Amino acid sequence: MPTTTTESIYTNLITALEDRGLRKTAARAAVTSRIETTGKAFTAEQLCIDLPQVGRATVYRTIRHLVDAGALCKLQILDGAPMYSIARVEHHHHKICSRCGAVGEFQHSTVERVMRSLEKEIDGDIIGHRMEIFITCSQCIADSRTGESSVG
Amino acid sequence: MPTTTTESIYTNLITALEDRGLRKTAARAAVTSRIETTGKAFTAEQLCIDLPQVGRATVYRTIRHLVDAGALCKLQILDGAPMYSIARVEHHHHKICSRCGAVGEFQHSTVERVMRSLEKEIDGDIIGHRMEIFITCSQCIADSRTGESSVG
DNA sequence: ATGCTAATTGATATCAAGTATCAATACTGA
DNA sequence: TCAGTATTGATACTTGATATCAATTAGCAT
Repeated sequence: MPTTTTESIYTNLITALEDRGLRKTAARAAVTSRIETTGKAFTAEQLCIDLPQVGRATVYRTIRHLVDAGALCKLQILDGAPMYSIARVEHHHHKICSRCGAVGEFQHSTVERVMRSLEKEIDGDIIGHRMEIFITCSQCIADSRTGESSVG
Repeated sequence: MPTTTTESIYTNLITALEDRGLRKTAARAAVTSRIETTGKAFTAEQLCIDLPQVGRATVYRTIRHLVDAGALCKLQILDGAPMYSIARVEHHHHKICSRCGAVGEFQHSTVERVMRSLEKEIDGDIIGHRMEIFITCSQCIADSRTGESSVG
């Protein structure tokens, strides 16, 4: 489960796995460590490339465990493979730079309030919601002014 | 482009294609007609099965044209193939029954207002957003009470 | 109506993402 | 140590979707 602690991302991810009764192994350590050092959102395929010493199946399995544990968010950014970002806080939404792909989190109480008011209008029971905002991040705005690119 | 007219869905879809300079062909008529009669959200694969006389490539291509034209919405409902729903109004969000998969649209002015207020907090320029709410629709609630299922 | 030409089609091959299989290996607890 | 279970990873497979390209067709000009 996502927590906001002073622990390292690595420790949180490993703990998330152990809490599910999974062993701490070299492969899982490599995957979680890489997720920490990458820092930003990533695709499963990217992790496989970054960790040639870990089998594809294991990379995918570990990601799945982490998503199931709530330690990673799976993000479908239309077209292409889903991206995964570290879940830092319990409930949040994502802001995605459509230029460089950077993914950030945000929380906004009004969104939650909107959900409650929608409850009256919607025909059925609301069981969850998801929201993404697409942005051009300040870095990309700056880069476009100087003609650079920081994608990657 | 999505419009709220008294025209049939079929006519709107065909018009959307023609507006892009695409020809009206038997294959495209079959695809759009099927989308109309299906009525609800569908997957590309489902359309292929429903229309064995139309080639897979053509089904996928026609869907892509319709999405590009804004006549269909592509919905990533985590895991599995994307679903497509008919875009009836300009800007809207989706409500998805996680029991039966029915997809509906809704508009809510507060969501748009939230976006404007977020604009100040977010580091960068907001260029769009997406919101989905997951529900159990009233039909499924009713069915679960009588032990039935209306999936399909 | 006829023919021209570019758009379209669809069988097929291919690609890409992800999962299933399963023998080999690594832990863990007694 | 040993038995038993969890884990790994090479490989094959599945699924969703796109690329190729020869054959066909729509729409236009005449």
